[in-house]
Amino acid sequence: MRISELARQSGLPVATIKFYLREGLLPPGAPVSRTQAEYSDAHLERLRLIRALRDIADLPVATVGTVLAAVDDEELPLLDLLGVTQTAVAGAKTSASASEVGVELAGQLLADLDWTLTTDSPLVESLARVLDVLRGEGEPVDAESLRPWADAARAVAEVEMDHIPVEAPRAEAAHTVAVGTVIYGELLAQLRLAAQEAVSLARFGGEAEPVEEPAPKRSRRAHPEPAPKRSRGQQPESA
Amino acid sequence: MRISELARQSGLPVATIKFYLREGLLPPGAPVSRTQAEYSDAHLERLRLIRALRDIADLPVATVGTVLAAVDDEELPLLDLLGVTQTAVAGAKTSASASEVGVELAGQLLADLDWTLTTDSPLVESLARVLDVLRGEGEPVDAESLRPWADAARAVAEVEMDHIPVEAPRAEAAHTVAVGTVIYGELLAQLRLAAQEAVSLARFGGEAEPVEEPAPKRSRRAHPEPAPKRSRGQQPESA
DNA sequence: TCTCTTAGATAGTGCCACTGTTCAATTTAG
DNA sequence: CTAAATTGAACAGTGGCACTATCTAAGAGA
Repeated sequence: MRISELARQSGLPVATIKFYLREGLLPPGAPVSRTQAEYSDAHLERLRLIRALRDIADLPVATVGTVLAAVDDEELPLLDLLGVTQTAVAGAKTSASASEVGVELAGQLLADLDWTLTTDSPLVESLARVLDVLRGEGEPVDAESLRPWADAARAVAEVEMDHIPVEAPRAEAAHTVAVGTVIYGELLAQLRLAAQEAVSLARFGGEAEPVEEPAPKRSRRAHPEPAPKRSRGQQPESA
Repeated sequence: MRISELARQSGLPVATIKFYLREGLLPPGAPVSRTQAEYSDAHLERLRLIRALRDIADLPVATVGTVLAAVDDEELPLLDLLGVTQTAVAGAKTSASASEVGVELAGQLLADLDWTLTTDSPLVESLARVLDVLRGEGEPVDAESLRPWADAARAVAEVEMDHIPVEAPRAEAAHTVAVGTVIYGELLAQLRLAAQEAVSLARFGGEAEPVEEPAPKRSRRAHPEPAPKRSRGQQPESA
């Protein structure tokens, strides 16, 4: 197919596809003439992968390039690909850096959990940043307190690792690893929010105003606004 | 304290604090004279909250404003605050919208899980988007397949709901709800990545090259690069 | 032949979160 | 009392990023 067809099927503007080509995210099509190239279903696949990494994981275009390069590198063990992807995802919103104490605590936490990771893993830094914020809020950051989250994380991680088609052709397995790291993370995040709502509703809102109530005037629980674009001037005075 | 002191203690530039004041994220200080205002520790707290929402959840400034307004609204039940915060977090990277089939499947999933949420919850849409991507990848999206993630999500949600200091002054509880929704989500995400690494290492890398090996030439497992800023021109040729 | 599409190169746009600049009114150190 | 520094307010400017638009020459297709 030609580029316009590729654009149609992928739902992306031609200009955007050209942009990805320029940035090296999408391999060039097979040139048919000097002004024409043939694109395949593989390109369509690739575009879906790019959009997943951009839309869901919100990775910068440059970082998507890094992940894709790892996916394409036939030499690279899947384990390393996982590492690259994790690094990309974890460091996506890297701006501030973690404190030394935070790094210390992160190491301690991982040790207490008996989670061995490679010594230079950037994940420690990301985790440390989170612990820094938690400490700032006065929340405990020891293994015992955080056990529920650790257990949940571990449980899904086990399932996800089982889920990798290690016997399949590398290209397919690589695709799964890259997408899976991102998309199942988002799934977990969304399910967590949904569960919060379900739990809180069952616990606090369920008795007073169930769904079958006729007129629960005081709209207890009813997402006030879908986060409008601007809404200045509503602050209190504070002390 | 005056603004420069507030800047010093918070670690933020004065210009940024002024920006937040303008945007209504930070309440004005108590004016001492026409060119001077007094800021309190509450302002410091508020700045930390703002940074948590910006840095960790990556919420747009306008959305942070929405959440803060909800936090400050003494009338608003905590349950609604939770909803506002969830909406903000879930819809942060909203761009594409979910398919109808996706929404359908999301509803089915929640029903199968016995998770009752408010009918108009925007979470359904967010969840549907994730399911759309999963389906696009050929992954199953039924309750049975996704049970592990749902169980994990539910488990942490229960703990988190228990964690809200419902008896404490509303201001404090509100703060906890807003921050907690965001920060424990990030914690879970990071722990998941760490667990993935730990599991994969134990499973595939552990036997061959343990840490005590002297010279494991082929640097199996060693985060290739920390995602450099640019790296064009490494694509394959594909078909 | 005449019109349409394409590849490739370059420049421009729009959004967003700051950041810097200017000004007048103090405050403060000496 | 005076000079230097600080502040709040208004507003323009900046930088990063992901596209998006324009232009040109070269085929493709009817």
